[in-house]
Parts: sequence; C-alpha cells; structure tokens
Amino acid sequence: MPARLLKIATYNVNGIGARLPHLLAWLQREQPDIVGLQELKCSQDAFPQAAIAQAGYGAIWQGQRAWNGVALLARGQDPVESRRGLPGDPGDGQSRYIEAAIHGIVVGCLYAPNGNPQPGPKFDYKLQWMARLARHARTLVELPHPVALIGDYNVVPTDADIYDPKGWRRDALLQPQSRQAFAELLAQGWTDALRQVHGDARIYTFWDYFRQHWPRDRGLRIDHLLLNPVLAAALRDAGVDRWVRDLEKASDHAPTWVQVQAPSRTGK
DNA sequence: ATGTCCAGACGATCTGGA
Repeated sequence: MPARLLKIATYNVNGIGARLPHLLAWLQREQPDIVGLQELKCSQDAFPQAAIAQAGYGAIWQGQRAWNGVALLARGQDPVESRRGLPGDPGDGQSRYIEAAIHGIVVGCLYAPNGNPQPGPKFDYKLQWMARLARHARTLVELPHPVALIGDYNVVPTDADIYDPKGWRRDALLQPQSRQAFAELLAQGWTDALRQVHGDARIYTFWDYFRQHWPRDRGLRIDHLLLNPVLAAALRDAGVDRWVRDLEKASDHAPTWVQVQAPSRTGK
C-alpha cells in the first residue's frame, strides 16, 4: 500500500484581513494538510473562521489587535491544541506561538520577533524570545513522535540565504546572535527541511516591498520548517509556492512547505 | 535616509511596525 503524503506549510500572511482571498485561493490550489499562519494582524474576534471552515479547514488561533497573531489550520479536522504562548515569561502579551497535534504530528507555529532596530530593547526581546524557544524546543526534539516547528523565524541563517548580505549586515535578521540562536536549534537535532532537500540552491521565502525586490528576485530565506529526527526521517520534498508572492497585493512572504510521509495510525 | 505595505486612529493624512 503506497504511503500517504502530508503537506505541511507555513505562510506569513501580513494581515489576514487584506490577504483572505489569497489564502483561500492558495488552500484551494495546493490543498496543504497542515498550515501555520503568522502576522494575522487581527483581534481574536476578527479571525475569519467561517470562511476557513467553508474551505474545509479546522483552525485555532491567537489574535492580537494590529500586530502579530498566529494560527494553525488542519485540513478536514480540528487541531488538538497542546500549547498557547511560549513558556518562560508570563508577562509576554505578544501573540507569537501556538501548538497543536494535527494528522498525528505535533506542530508548533511561531512568529519570532523582528528585532530591529539593533542594538536596543527590541533586539534584546528577540534574543530572549529565541532563548525561550530553544528551551521549549529541547522538550520536543527527542519525543518519540513526529514534531515540526514552523514559522517566520526572522533569522537569515547564513549569507547564502539572502541576495545581499553586505547591504543587510546591520539588520537584526543577520546578527551573529540571531544566527547563533537558530544554529542552537539545529544543534539540538532539528533538521532545516528546505536546506536538507535543496542543498546549496538559492531559496528565498520573503521579498520586501521596497525597490521592486520581488520582480528582481532579491529575497531572504527567513520562513523555516524544522523537523525533529522522527519527522525528518519521513521528509520527501520541500519548496516555496512562489506563485502566491506574484499575486496582486501579495504578502511580502510566500508559503513555504514540506511533504512528509504520514505517520502510521498505529504509531511506533 | 531611503524604499512600500498593513492596521488603527478624534481620519480625510498621520503613526508605528516590519
């Protein structure tokens, strides 16, 4: 019997109010099984649950007025929520993490802080948040079932992940401390799925709105799917749905995805 | 400093954030 494949995707929508038509068109065409969304930029009450249910997806979300906001969508089922918010700072009111079991996989959806300008309090918050993420990730990586940590990490891991590292050298996304935080996750045993599949190929997931960067393909790779060893063994393909970035009034990010062999229902 | 887009606000343009 052929193995069933699951598509897991992450998409920073940059405002779900402005981007709902794009989101629905993408769900219809690509039929991802598991979706993490970031930058909803909507209050908890304003999330378009009815339209997403109509498209065939159950959803959980953590909204926030105007900024941040994350959601998880599950094709044909409801996510089973396991966590809302990163542990380690009860005073952190920013909506940046939500986690659930979907189709037999534990999925954490994250929107890491941008951190600009650096140095400064926003950069300090970015590094503290990444340290909290690392502490939580350590509790997930060695679990005996498949786990994915997907989202906008706001980190360009290496100079090969950006069109112009010199032009961005002072940006928070390229700082050694930011890159070290990402590298520490990989050192725990997580696999960077896009790099695993594509080796040294140029891959971008974000093209800012300035200076016609999209038409000139001047991008950054900052949306990542990290897989624990159990799930990495099931990895079959990975990619970026660039056609979504080419739509009129597009988000500055494109959906980024992996295809994995579905876990067996009996478990292991 | 620049570039562009989103959401919100005592709004018919400004601001903060990215």
